[in-house]
Amino acid sequence: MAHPPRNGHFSGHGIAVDVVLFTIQDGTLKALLVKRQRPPYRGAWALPGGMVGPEESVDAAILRELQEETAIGNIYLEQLYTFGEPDRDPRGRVISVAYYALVNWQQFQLKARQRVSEADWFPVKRLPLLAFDHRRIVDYALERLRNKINYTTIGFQLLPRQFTLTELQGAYEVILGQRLDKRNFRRKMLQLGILRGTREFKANGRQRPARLYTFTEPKVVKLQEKGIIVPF
Amino acid sequence: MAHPPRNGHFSGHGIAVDVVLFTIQDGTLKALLVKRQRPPYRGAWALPGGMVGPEESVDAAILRELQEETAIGNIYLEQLYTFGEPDRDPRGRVISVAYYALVNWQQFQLKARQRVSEADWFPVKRLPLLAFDHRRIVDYALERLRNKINYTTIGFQLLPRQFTLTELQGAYEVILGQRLDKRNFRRKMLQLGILRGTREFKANGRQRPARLYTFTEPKVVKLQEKGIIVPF
DNA sequence: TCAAAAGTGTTTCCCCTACACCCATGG
DNA sequence: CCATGGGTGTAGGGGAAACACTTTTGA
Repeated sequence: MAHPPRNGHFSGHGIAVDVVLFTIQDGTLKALLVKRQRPPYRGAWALPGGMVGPEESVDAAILRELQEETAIGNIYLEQLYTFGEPDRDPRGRVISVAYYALVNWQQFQLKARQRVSEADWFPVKRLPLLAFDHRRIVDYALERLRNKINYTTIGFQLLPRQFTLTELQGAYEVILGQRLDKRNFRRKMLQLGILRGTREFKANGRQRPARLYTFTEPKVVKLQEKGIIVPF
Repeated sequence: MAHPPRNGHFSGHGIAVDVVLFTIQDGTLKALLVKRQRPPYRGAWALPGGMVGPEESVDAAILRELQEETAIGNIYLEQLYTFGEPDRDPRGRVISVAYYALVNWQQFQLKARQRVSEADWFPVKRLPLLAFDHRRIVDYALERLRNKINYTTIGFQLLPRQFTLTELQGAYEVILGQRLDKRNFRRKMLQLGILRGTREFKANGRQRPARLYTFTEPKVVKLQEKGIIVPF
């Protein structure tokens, strides 16, 4: 009911931010992990993240960490869930505000050279053992991603500015873990009115070149979905 | 990247939990507010909530607060979002993990007598000025509720164990802020296979009595929705 | 008998699904 | 010329939406 610390000196909690950073590489959905340099879980893989500073907003903290880690800005980033079990960190009370983010691999490659820390991408289907409760966070992020790709355009965040419809379909298939019908997929996507066909083509070896499209919306948009109860 | 406090003594943050408790009363969607007894915002209306104890999980804290406030257990409760602006509390750094919850008014009335603190229900359309960033929290909760009622059965949490189809439809209409077609609503609800008609009727004055139904599922379930991209 | 809410079916239309063949290119 | 992915259309079915009258009760 009341907000203030209940007594004069209140110990306080540590606040961590952690992020599940997804990308698609070689037709596989991957997440970025970093190797912990110090205890606890020294040497184990963990999600990128860090502590929130005393004067820093939680959102600012995750942006800062992401900046440090990836050197790319303008990433799609969304708060996921807050994990607040008292024993989730063996050192003491640390609450974690988890986020997830999506980057496209090409863009990442260009800028990420500078950083050589012990970090690597792992297929989400074959993750190593993770520190803390990070495995749970990844699972939750994956669930959210799979749901949200159905009624928003977050999927486009995994692709470069120009992409072919086959690449787009591939992104959806990788995330959803199932194959989609090519004709139906294309019709639906084009019907949404959020793609613009360019006059450029991508030659992929010795097949017919594929038309490149761009995403017309400035950011992630919510698609008109039919609810069970109410049509929107 | 690393979790621990960066230096030896780390001030730490206060963690608050706040809850938007919804109910339907007199055909109106209402939220519970409490009057603050001490500064800051003394005398202003605010969401029920409190600080998370040093050894307590965040979920446990909100359950405890809810218990103290309402004296009813077994409430539908869901984490909403974490608000982490450094200036959201004038006393210093307090991060709030917000939840929302749904109760049915009848059940609440029975048990809540005992508590006489300064608390009251307000129609969500006519809220007073709220302390902190609580208005934003309420708006966010409302948005989530409106979305989620479309593809889950949370709506049933606002009704007593037995209810008429008209009452159920009324709950949906109040939350969504629009009228629904009676025949289509009934057909859809019965088709879902989550309602059982009883042999009891509710006489509502001088009209034909309405059949009472019960919800057959033990808890809130996710309905089979059709995605834009993938049918489930 | 009348007011007021309960209860009930059908038609239309649109969207989703399933499905197979020709096209353009580089090797 | 051939292998490889790019690209295209349709028919059928199912679910959603729109829509109005009869039934039951108490006053």
